[in-house]
Amino acid sequence: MSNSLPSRSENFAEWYNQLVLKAELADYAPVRGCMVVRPYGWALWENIKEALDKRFKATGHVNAAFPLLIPMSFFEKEKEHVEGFSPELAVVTHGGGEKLAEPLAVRPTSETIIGYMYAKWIKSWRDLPVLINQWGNVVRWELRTKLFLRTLEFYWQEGHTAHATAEEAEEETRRMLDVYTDFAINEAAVPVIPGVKTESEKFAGAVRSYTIEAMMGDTKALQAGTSHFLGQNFAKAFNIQYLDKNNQLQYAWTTSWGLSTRFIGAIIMVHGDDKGLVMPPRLAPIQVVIVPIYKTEAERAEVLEAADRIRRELAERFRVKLDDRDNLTPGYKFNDWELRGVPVRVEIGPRDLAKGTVALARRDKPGREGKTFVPQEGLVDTIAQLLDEIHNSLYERALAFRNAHIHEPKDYEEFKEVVQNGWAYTYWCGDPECEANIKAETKATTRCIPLEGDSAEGHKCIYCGRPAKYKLYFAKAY
RNA sequence: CGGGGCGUAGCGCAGUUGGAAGCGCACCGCGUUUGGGACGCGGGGGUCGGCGGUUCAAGUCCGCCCGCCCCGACCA
Repeated sequence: MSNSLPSRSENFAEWYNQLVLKAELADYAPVRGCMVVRPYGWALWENIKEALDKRFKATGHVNAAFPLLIPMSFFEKEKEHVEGFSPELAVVTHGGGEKLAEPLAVRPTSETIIGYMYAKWIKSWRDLPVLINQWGNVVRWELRTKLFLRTLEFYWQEGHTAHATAEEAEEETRRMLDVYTDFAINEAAVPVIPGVKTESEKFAGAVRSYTIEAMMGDTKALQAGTSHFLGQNFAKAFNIQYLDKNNQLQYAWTTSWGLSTRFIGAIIMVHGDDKGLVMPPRLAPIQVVIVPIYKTEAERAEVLEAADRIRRELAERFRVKLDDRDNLTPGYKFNDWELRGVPVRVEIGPRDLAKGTVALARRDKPGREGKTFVPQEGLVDTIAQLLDEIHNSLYERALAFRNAHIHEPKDYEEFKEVVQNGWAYTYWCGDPECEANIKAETKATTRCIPLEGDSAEGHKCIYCGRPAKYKLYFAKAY
């Protein structure tokens, strides 16, 4: 075996790094902490974008583009926001060879510049709500980086909305959390737990942060998407005011929500195996790959003709690739496409031509185990069904894995043990000090208080023993 | 910013007491191969991370600098 990966169980971190590079999703850029998203990785991101954008439009949002550069002074306007973000700002101090009068921050997130613009645009209750999303890139000067999961520059979408009432804004925040949950489950086959962040884990400047939390293949948690209720914090900082129906001047209520290329990391770490990537069928850049098999020149011509006919038929419903590279053996190609995670592989050779069949191999069951011979007749429907089946089986497999690694420890001793290789679903008094102590002692942080969780009534904090306010998840996280 | 590791061909590495820069993979050409990672023959490719020093001679010894990776504190 050339091209072999480290095994997932032996060295998860190295497995991840090499997989990203070998599957050609991304590569290291010349600047520390920056990456190049390669065409295969970008194709995955484009499919993620499409699936999300469709949902944003369906819930009444429109897209716009705000500038990359933001005056430094904007960050001073919201107290918590500046504390949260100033340590990781990249700042432009010179332009056109001259020192700038006011330095410009490269956006780490756009609440400030969008707040400024909203103040200009919003005058009346009739202007509300404003429901804008933008697709773009942001820069955060992170100390420790990892491909897709944490890079200095990353791509994302950030939605920013303004509303007349707190209720409406809160409703929007929850609606977008639902959109992310639906996307994760039904497009990426990634099970997620929607919930609320604790005070210490919430977004800098938010009143309340919601999150979808996913468990990776090493049992660590990943915040896969967030939705924030910003209250009137940014409205007051940027003077987003409108006249209500009674001619009273009111501050607006705002929200923001985002999902980034980090989600690609989630897809890799949730579904991938020792043979490589496993792309969720609905987002896969290539859903079906066709590998032709032949010996002689005559066979080659016949097989390629049939393979191309099948490619054209499949292309009407799926993203298809015919691998007609002539210098590689079929065995090499099988491994190559398994590394790249293509959900379904069609093999066609002389024996199939004679029998009117093809070999179908499914990526979620690698090797010969997932291979069957099916008639060419009705292949489009067969594959449509198989892709759905793969989606479901990936989801179920990930869900079963997650459930098997969530524990309800009976005491703190057991808690310390379970968070070494899993999540703890347990009770907490709500005191940030307990949360901080747990983090210091175990490296496990609070992930979220689940929306559909158990009551904490009558239970005690796992750490201090005082009456519990919440039942929530603790885990080591990326 | 602390701790650890590493910079030699695109990638992975070897290079002994200082004495002619190598190996595997990848790449290019030709031929034979092709249902689970083919083989033969022939090729191309190097500021040995950088600067300075010691020496007849430095990939190798000395000094300074730079960069990358992993682990921690911070974070989507």
